Amino acid sequence: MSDKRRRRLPRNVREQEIIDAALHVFSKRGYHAAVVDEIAELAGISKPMVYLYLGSKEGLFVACIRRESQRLAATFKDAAQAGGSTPEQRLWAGLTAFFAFVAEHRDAWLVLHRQAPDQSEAISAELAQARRSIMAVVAGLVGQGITEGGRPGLGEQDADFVAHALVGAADSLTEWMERHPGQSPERMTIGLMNMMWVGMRNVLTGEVWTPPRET
Amino acid sequence: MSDKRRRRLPRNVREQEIIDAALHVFSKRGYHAAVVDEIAELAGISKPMVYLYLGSKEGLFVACIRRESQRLAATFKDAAQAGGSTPEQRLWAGLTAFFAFVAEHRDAWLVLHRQAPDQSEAISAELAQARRSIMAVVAGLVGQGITEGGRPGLGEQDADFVAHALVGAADSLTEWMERHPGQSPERMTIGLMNMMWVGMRNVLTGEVWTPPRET
Amino acid sequence: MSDKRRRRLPRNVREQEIIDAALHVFSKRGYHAAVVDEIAELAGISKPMVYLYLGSKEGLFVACIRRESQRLAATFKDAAQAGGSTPEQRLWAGLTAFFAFVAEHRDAWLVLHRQAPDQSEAISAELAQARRSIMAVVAGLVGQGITEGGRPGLGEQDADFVAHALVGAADSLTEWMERHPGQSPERMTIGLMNMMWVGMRNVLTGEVWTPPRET
Amino acid sequence: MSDKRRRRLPRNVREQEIIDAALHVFSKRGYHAAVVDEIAELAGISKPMVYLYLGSKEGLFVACIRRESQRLAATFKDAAQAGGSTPEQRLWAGLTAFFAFVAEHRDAWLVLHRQAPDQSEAISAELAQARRSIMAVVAGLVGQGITEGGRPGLGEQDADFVAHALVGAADSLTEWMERHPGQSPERMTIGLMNMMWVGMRNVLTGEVWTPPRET
DNA sequence: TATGAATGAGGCTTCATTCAT
DNA sequence: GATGAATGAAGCCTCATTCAT
Repeated sequence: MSDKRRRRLPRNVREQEIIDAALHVFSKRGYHAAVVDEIAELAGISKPMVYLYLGSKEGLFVACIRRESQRLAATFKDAAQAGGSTPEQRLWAGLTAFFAFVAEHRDAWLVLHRQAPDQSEAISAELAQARRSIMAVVAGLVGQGITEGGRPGLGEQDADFVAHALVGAADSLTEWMERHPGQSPERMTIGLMNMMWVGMRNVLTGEVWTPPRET
Repeated sequence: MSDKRRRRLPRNVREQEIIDAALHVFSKRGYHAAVVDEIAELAGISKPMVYLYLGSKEGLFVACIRRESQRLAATFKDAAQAGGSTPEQRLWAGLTAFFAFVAEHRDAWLVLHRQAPDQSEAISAELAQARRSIMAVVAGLVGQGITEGGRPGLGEQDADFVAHALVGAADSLTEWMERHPGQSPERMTIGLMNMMWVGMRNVLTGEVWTPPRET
Repeated sequence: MSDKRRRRLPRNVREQEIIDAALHVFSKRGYHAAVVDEIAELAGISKPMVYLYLGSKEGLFVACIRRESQRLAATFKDAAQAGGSTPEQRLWAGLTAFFAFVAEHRDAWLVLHRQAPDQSEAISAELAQARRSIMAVVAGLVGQGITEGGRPGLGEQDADFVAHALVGAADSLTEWMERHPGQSPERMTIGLMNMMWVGMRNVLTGEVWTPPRET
Repeated sequence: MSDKRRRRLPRNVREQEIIDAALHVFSKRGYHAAVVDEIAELAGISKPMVYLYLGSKEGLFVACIRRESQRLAATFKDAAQAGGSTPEQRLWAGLTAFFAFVAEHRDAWLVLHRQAPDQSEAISAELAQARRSIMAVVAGLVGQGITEGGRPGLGEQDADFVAHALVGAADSLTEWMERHPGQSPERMTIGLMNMMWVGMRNVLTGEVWTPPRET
């Protein structure tokens, strides 16, 4: 319908276009409610082509997850590495990139993070893997900071705990961001860091919060 | 599960049982993948009863959301109120209750928080309403703390920001909790408070984090 | 819901009330689309009572047909008999009664005349019987007129032919009547008689119409 | 029925075949009692094709009505136009064609004329429209005759009245025809014209029938 | 390479009918 | 005499997937 005249595209390009379409539809409807017809139409080709290229609806979904989780992890990692030399700088840069990514690629984030748990075995596995890999990148960065801080007692488990809190907060804040347009990723990051970095730092120095006594 | 020869229950009771079953199935499969047959079977009755009492699959879902979101909000609120007189005590008690609830009623939490966005109009509306009401309860508590702290400049928007971060972190941490059994809600809360309360407090006193300069 | 306080009615009365309700619903929705629940509710009793009294949905329908077809035939017959001594007078009176009946008891007429043909064996039979009996009454009257007119050659077949034309025209005119309110049964009859009585009379006297030659 | 190994027909053809089948089943069972499975089977294809091409059961029915009402109106109109130059000739030709059509396409006639009134909004509208358009064609012809006859006082309303009577009589006579096989459309028309044309003519010349005085 | 035509399987919903009280 | 609770059976519709060209 659109003016996509059907040029003969090389397989690779065509495949990416299909995944683009699939990502859009999956994010809009969720895995089950998504309909392959719509994906094919959006990609500007016929359904059999979709099956020829990606094999099945499940295949489509897995391809989306795989591509986007890699993209997100890479974005985060690259930004962190380029961000500076101290853990603080790196975390700042990484989180900013994270917010920017989520804001810009809402589709990808929804597909990665808001799918009903069940679905097929293959999908569950792929999703778990994707989430784990993202969490690992974040936890890695956090871990550096903690370790470097000098409290070697803190281990992987703590880093993972912190990473979960960070990612969860960031995720939830994207919803807040949606209702407060005009917030830049930088400002979001500042807000988040305000809340969490200090806590993280204090954890390092042993300044630990304890439950208040009831009067 | 046990005495499946139940018969002729009064409408009210049956209805709650059906919602119990629906909650379980919806949380396990997600809205679309859930199948009404399974819900009926789990509730120990035939499908027509489900439709007689709840009207439709959508009606089932809405009933679940409504009941559980009220339950969660009430749990949080009650615990907070009974938790003490200072904001810190209340937040502590509320969050602990939150973790306990989510740990115990995994089903409810999944249904409230992990559904694909689209679905029907009615469902979207109900979900949005539910989430807003939970967030409001948390934000209310946070707001008290912040206001009381003396920086009256901080307004609703900040409280909402913090609430999002808190709830998001808590949500994400429940996943962590699942992979680290044996963690009590209290320990989870301590961990989370370690990370966030200090930050919140610092925010109050004006000790604001700023992005590090790149070297 | 209405203020029908559930007095204990004698079986007969109750039965008639149920048939009233059934007639209403069947005429509004047609046999298949009609729902027993609605009939029960309209009758102000519970569904099992309906089954106790009339046995089945089919039984309900048959009862309606039987009662109303007898009522219509009787109305027509009585009016004709009381209408005068000549066939013309009688036909006039009968048709007027017919139009009055159809106008007043739209429900009955729809149920008798506008049902899809198939349905169950019992219903088909009952409907056929009902229609035949009505047609017979009309044909009887017509036959008298014709016979009396002196052309003994005209037999049952012709009377039946005329009766069909009459009843069909009358039926169709009830639709016209609906779109032109304010028409009395008398005026309808005059209009119809204008068109058909003359023709009938001419038939008697042998003045027969023949197809025009194409020029 | 015969060569059931048909495959891969172009959409247009298949669509007509499906409508053929639908017409048959709808006429046999009525709208509600008709079952889409049966239609599909009769059309020699699977149910999804039916839905792909016609959209819904309602869509099927509407398609039937639309096609057949146009066909009937066209048949009548064409025959009338080709029938001669005088209104009488035209009416004769039109009615003969009408009887022939109804005799030959019993299905179509039943679907057009014998459906329970309620049904869905779309169906009611379509049916009303169809019936009105047929009646309009007949009324047009009748109107010509009347007007030409010289009594200009007779207007649309009278033509419509006459048209209703004519169509109703004709409809009813098709039932008679069914029970008296071997009657040609011409003979049916002669019989009907015998009864009604004279009346119509008399109406023109002002010879009006009046109710007999009761003695 | 590309697609119009086709379907098996399965899910939501409704209804006539019957128990058990 | 009366009814609230319950269900087997069936119908509409959709969708992932595959042929045949």
